[in-house]
Amino acid sequence: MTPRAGTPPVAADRDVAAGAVFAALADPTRRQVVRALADRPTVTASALAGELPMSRQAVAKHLAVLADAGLVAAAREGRETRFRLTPEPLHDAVRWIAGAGARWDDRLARLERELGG
Amino acid sequence: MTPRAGTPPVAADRDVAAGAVFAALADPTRRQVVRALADRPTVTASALAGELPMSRQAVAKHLAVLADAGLVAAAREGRETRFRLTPEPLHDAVRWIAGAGARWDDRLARLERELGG
DNA sequence: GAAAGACGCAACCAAATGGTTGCGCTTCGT
DNA sequence: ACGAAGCGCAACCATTTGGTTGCGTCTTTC
Repeated sequence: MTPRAGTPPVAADRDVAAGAVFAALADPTRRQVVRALADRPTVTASALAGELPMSRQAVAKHLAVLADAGLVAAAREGRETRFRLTPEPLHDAVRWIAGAGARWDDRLARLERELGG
Repeated sequence: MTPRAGTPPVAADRDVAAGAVFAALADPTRRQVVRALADRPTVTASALAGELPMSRQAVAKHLAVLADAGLVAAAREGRETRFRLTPEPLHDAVRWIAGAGARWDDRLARLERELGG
């Protein structure tokens, strides 16, 4: 997947990770997908396309973007691939936000302290 | 600025607010601008353009996007306009993230509890 | 009062983005 | 064995986006 596997994460890494998360969540459809994925444990592209006003391929593209951001993992099962939420990268995003606003907002500063550097 | 001023914020409102924040922070240059703005109290577009490898107008566009997301406020002072960070919308973004990942991640669930619905 | 500094607006351009359709391959059910 | 379900890949299209340049306006300064 992503290069530099196993290498300790430095500031720049977390910025790009957070950036990928922000970019992934910038699209309303993608947020809807994440929301849908927050209810059921897994979902297929076709099932989602049934609920959303767009084609299966469009949904698949969105899921690919989410997967690239590390927010979603795909697992092939027979003839269908089930996607599940993998929310770890969300921490990078929250960290970034807390770090950015810490000097300007008490609550974010507290959040940053709790999350650690 | 944004319509519906004074009306109590509902779920959809916070989603669009969070969406604007995500979109604003999706661009690396914009994150750099926010970072720069996290150090000094205020900054001008020209000053930022001096440090970044791009024109003043490009920086001005980025600042406009950040302002639309409510992350930055502009104040004209004489012949220059100073921009300052207004981090309130960051809370909407954190809230959204916490709400999305709460069922999947204990730390995010705790965060959601602390932030309140 | 005129030059210089900082800004805003508009036009323009290349690349990325969100969507479509069409097609071919694997897998399941009968 | 064969049709249908489900998926992936690729081509294509319109719109958005991140950047540029050029120009006009308003302040400040000399």
